[in-house]
Amino acid sequence: MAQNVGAPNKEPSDGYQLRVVQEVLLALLAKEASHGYQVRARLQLALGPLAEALNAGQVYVTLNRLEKAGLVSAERVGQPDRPDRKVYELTRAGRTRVLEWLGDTSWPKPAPAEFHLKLVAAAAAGLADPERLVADQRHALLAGLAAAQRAALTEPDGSVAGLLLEGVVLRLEADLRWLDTCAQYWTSRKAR
Amino acid sequence: MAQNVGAPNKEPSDGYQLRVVQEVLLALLAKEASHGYQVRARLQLALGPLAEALNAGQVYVTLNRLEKAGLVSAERVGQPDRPDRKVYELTRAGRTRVLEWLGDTSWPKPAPAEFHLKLVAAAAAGLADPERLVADQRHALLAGLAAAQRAALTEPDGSVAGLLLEGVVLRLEADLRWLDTCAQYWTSRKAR
DNA sequence: CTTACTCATCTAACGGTTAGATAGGCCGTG
DNA sequence: CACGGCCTATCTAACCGTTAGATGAGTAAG
Repeated sequence: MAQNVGAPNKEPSDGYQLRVVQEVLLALLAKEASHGYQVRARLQLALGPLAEALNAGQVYVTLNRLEKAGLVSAERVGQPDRPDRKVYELTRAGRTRVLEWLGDTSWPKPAPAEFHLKLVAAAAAGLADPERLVADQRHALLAGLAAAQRAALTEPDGSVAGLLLEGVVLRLEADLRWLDTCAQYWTSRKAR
Repeated sequence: MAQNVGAPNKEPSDGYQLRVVQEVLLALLAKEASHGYQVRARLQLALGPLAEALNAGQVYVTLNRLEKAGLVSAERVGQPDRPDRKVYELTRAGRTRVLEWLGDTSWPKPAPAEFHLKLVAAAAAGLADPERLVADQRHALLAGLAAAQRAALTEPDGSVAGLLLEGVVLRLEADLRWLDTCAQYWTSRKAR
């Protein structure tokens, strides 16, 4: 019956979504030529406990696509007693792209639009009580916030990963404040 | 020389990214069977000024994939003096999926990881001054915040779109606060 | 008559993301 | 010794999200 559109996505796990992986990999290669496994390790270092966001395969897929696009060049290097490596190096076009990226100040501007649409759709179809949905979401977010704060404490003081976690915490707090606004809105709307 | 990996992405414009479009469309169809154009209009209503995020084609692509997956069924309806419509209706599997979605409280947990990695990579490769990058980004974010606040004022009081814009504003404020933390971090790191 | 807009749908192609396959070497346990 | 489990290292198929742009027929304005 094949009703599994999002089946491969069965575990949303902790989508600390990344996007723009291409540019990130290019920038890492700008420091020094590396093979995929190494790049991946460097990325994990920078991401700290949020490294789960990065699927190993993604690094290789992206590197291949970059090679096809002529932004990097690859060379296979054999080693004794170890799997071969494929060492990637920036091309001139790649270097240009990195500099463009560094100068680009566009920002994702992500809104919690998904949840918002959930409320609107649920209310319109009478499928669920918006106030209940907000309350449930609030509960989940509080748990996430606590987890992030715990993780931040575990990080050594002044680590890069700690900085990133601070960003996660600030966002979650903002989202919680927004949920309060949502609650007010839908409560008053029910009253009408 | 085909260096255009991200060429189609030339204008990042205003990526108010959505994701989980599938579930949103399903939920809208839960209220009543509709054709693509109508669903799109309903979505734009709910998103207000953020509707630019939605490319028309995306609705049709998604509906087609949902049909292939057996979550909706389609029926072509001709009309005089107008293009045909394709009316979509939820299947039982589709209805199940919507209810699952409503009960799911997972949250994107998006961190501004992209910018963070930009700083890390730029500093490591000595390609740019992190403090400068932060300053530039701050400037861009302040402009975005002002635009969002302006848009919020334009919205009629108590509109759904205004609620969503409030979320955007809160997030941008949180991101700005995080940028301050970043500035401190990279300044103190330079001192060392 | 031309210009431009609304209705309505579709396509090709890209980038992000994932689960899982592959294949060798290392190490400790029973 | 054999076995399981971990590390190195890469790749694939298949999704989903997203975009620019094509198509084609009405309708309204100038």
